[in-house]
Amino acid sequence: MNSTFSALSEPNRLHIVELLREGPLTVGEIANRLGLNQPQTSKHLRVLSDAGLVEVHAVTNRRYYKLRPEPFQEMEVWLDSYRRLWNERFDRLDDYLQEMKRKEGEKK
Amino acid sequence: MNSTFSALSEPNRLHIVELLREGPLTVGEIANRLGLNQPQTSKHLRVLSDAGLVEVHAVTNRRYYKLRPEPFQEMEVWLDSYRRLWNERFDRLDDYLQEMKRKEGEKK
DNA sequence: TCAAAATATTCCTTGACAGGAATATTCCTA
DNA sequence: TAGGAATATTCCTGTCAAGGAATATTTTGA
Repeated sequence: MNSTFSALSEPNRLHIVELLREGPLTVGEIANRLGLNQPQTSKHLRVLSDAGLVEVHAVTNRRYYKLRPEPFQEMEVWLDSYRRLWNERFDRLDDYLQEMKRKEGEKK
Repeated sequence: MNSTFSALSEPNRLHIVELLREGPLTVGEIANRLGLNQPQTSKHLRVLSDAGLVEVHAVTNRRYYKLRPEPFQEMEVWLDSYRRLWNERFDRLDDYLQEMKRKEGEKK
């Protein structure tokens, strides 16, 4: 959780993550789209990778980076504990959703 | 969004935020519970306050800090755009939840 | 009014981290 | 197989932020 926030606290890394919502991208593509230099892009991707936010899939010369769902799921769970701070009205519905998710998890 | 992640990237600040889930607390109480010195606690609270994560309510000598819901709501919205990364099964239910939230927002 | 409690702020030092530039590495292709 | 993409790594430097210690500020209560 902490490593997730650390990784996302850097503006360019946050941009990378938001860009990767569209789907897997190459280092060069990321660098181009965001106006970053290649080395810094690789370095940021390294940090994101260490934090488990992205994973690589190498095809020939290129390396495709894409988002890993786990950290986002963790954030979701983490956020759940703050939900009662606001909007009490949806607690029951949220509970239902959480229950569904829990059952889903058990099946695996 | 960025300022939220920055504020939460510091371990002690994350602890403070998690502690404040229980409810408003005094600087001294926070410092005690987390084993922090008072000055650093005040400094961390300052950062959290600048990021809009907490707000103060002064009563006589004490200052009670408590969480503000807005940043967490923003994170929720932000996370929504990543939800299709996993668990497609819940998209429809999530959509329903989002629709409810949207309608709720309109009423104000 | 004065001492003490609660909190905030300042100054200093140190460590971490991001960017730039250069270089290494890997793998393809002509 | 040599050259060139595409990517990763290293080294260096400057900046910034966190902790420690001391001090300032505010407010209470005797």
